[in-house]
Amino acid sequence: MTSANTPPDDAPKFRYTGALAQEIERRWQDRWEADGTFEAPNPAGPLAEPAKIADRPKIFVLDMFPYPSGTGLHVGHPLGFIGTDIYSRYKRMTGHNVMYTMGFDAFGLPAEQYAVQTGQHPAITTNANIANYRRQLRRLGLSHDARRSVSTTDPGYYRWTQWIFLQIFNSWYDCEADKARPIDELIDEFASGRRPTDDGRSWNALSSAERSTTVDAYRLAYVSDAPVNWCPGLGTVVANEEVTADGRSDRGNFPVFKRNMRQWMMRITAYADRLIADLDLLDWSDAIKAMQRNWIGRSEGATVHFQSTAGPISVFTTRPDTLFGATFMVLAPEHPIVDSLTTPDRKQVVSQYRHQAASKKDIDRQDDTREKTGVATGSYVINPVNGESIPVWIADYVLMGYGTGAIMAVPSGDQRDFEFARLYGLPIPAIQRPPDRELDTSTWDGAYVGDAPYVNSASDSLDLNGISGVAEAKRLTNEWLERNGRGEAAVTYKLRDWLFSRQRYWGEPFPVVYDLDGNPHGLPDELLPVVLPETDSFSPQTFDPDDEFSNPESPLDRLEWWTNVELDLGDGAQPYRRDTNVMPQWAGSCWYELRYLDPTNEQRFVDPEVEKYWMGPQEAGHNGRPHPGGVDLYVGGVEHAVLHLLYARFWHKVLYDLGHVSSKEPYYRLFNQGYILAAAYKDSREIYVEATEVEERDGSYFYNDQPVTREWGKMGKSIKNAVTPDDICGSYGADTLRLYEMAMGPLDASRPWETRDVVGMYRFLQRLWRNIVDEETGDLALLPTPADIETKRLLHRTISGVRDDMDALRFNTAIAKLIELNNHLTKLGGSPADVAEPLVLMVAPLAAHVAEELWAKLGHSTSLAHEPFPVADPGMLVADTVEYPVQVNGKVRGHITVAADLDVSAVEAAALADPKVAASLAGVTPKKVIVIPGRMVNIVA
RNA sequence: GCCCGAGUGGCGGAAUGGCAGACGCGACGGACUCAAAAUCCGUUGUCCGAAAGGGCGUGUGGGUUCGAGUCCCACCUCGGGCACCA
Repeated sequence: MTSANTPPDDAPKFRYTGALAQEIERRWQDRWEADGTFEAPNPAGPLAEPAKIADRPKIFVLDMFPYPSGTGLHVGHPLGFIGTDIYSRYKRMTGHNVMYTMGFDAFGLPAEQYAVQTGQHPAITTNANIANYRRQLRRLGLSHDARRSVSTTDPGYYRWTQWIFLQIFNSWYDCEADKARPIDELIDEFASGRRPTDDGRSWNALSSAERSTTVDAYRLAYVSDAPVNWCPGLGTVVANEEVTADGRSDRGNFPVFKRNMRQWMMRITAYADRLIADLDLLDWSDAIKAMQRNWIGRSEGATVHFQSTAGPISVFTTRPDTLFGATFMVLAPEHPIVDSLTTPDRKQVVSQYRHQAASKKDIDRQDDTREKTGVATGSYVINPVNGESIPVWIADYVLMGYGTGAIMAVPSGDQRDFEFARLYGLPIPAIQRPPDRELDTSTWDGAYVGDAPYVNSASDSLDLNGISGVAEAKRLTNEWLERNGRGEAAVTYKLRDWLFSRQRYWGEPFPVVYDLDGNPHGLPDELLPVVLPETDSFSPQTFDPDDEFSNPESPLDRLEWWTNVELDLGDGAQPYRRDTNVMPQWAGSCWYELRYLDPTNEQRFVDPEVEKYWMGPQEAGHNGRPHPGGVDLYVGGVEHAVLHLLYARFWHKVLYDLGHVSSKEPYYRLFNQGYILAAAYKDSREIYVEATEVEERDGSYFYNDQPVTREWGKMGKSIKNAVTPDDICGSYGADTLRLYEMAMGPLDASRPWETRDVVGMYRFLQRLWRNIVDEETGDLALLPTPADIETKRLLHRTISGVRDDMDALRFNTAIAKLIELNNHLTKLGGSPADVAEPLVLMVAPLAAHVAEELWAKLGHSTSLAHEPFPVADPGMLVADTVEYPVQVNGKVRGHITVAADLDVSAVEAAALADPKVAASLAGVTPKKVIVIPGRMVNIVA
């Protein structure tokens, strides 16, 4: 196949072709590496160069690091990387000390699955994949400080992942101080009697097993026997965040079942309020903030206690003010009190309903008819506010996993309760008088939610009637509940604690052993890292995806030589059994930005001085708002909105509470780049065909002359539409690829890849080259005369605009401005010397290799990576004369060119005097003339 | 249903409330070539017109304004997220 840009045999020898571009690129990549051009100095430690730091503001630019997959990069992957590279290069040229590197998030399922298929150890394939990624990223010319690169799978890295786990394990959440504290301080509180034990006995009276049980209940990382998401198809448990809306695994799309199992949990719920509140500190999009708030799902309301024959039943409600309208109670079918509540005559129907609810699988749950179902238990509870006896039902629209698994049903004020009441003929008393509605609810077609005066809402001791504000009514009801011991204000969250263990092989082992009684013990620092044991059997036990009652079996369980150890943890050598779970893939990505700062430190996960320099609070952020510290710019895909970004914030906050880091948040400014989409084609059998071999004819698409259908999707091997950066670099060079990806559109928008469009940026670079270099000789060839005033003005306008665009990450419009300037030079027949230098410097962040080459041709012997970025001369941004468009009634009818400093009345006179304007006025006397100085004139006739 | 975001030429996209369509692709015409490719030059929103020029144009309908792609209200469509969450 002939490449689209194949030059003729007799082409000029030094034309900027794909071949020449690649030669230039290789040469400069080697030189940057040899010179350590992009190495960023630290204030302390092995990478310290204090002299280089003085007077240079720091900036930390971070990409979400990739999982190094076996198929390598396609052109969609580096979109964000190119953006951060351009920004980093620009910031270096504006005098910043830039932290910019790349690591690899290399634990996880695909490497393990590949290992199972091929018998190769995942470490081998992972290292090969990382090497391939490094090669591909280097070829793009990314200006990483290679010394700082890390892989989460390196024992020197995960030693500290394990250390942080132990910090969390050895902490508890002090609700009064609202922060995590070391577990030893909790033990002190128990020992000194300041904090009572659960059953009130003194600390000394407890056995050591009782003590550890007491303390373990407070730990931020704890073993729990609670409902978890068991995924037989993966052979492991997964976190709530990894379960999709239809009850399947995020990875593999296997069914997931709720089962009680003993697993590691992290008490992220303790941080729920701070994870919400501190979003206000962050420069993130409202969309991502909304997703996090939504996921945490904070609801304010009240817990209300109802009396039943089987004891008190608590419900959570966000509308305590509607308590007078509660005419029945609904329990989740799984609610433990159901058995003792059910009356003998209802036993059969209740048990039948519960069985039916339990067997409901995701397919039934997806059923969109969603008709309410439920059965009565036969029992009644007392509504505390008015003493009325109301029936208790069970229904699957009430979920055991939220609130208390029980609700008070207020049919007039809640649509679900309304539907349920209508279906089963339960009373629907109005408790508010909505505008435009009858008080008789039989005329309603749905519940009423809003501010309206309360009616039928009074007892001897609480009267809401006549109040029209929900907030006020809530407040009064909450007060009444608390005064009478019938309830209290309460907050619930959708967020659950984080299920943290996985029954897989390719992950971080837990630095934990169990004693003979089964109590967990964190290992001391000197026993870290707990290295993932070698084996040739890393296959986890997986099961029939629908086999709900299978049991997890970790690969590490099989390694008896590894699991059984004898250790002295303080009271003599004892036998212990190692924890055989591994951590989830999210663990390594919860703190990697910190390790970049000090990658080789063996004493600490990061040196405090180094951490403070790069991550500490700043005087002002990029937009002038306060900067609470953290990464200055974090670029990545939106798919991590509630997984990585929530977990990493949580870990960072624990580290902050314990004094290990100086910023409250890890990522100050977040920018979500879009995706590159690509056309994929399916034949008549619905099988994907190779996209590169599809031909377009008159808007239809053909593969081997057979018609195929087109769709747009994320690029990928599975839908046969991947284009690799290696292909594009091979045809045009990396600089063209970088420009094309940035010129396609704004960085945060998704856009379709069109290989045929790439040539536009290639032509731009070719023209740029030709304006400065003689294509025949390769020598510098500038115009002999300095730039005229028009060219100078354009240059300075371009400088000013490009700076603004670079600061705002608008690389697409920066490129457009540079092309405009270059097109102007083309018309001049080449570049004057005083334009070539600033132009090359402006191109440098975007197309770094060709800019370096041109810079060298312009006579410079050093890299331009740290050259000052051009600064616009303000005097060149204003012209002597200005052209005004003249509108008549809002339509442009003519143009006038006048002196820039002409006063308003003179501009008005000039406009009215313009022949075209006069013609379109046709003798009508203007009612009003608006002159916007320097902008335009509008004549109202 | 709720919460975000977006609708602009044939395509990707540009426009501090101030000349809509920058820049790129494609298309068309031309140069070079035996020819093609590559490269270069020119034209390119749409309709009427030979041209000059004019009409119409940023999803739809209203509004604010001297002036609206941009602000406000209502609606339509598409994309993303959440969803019997009490």
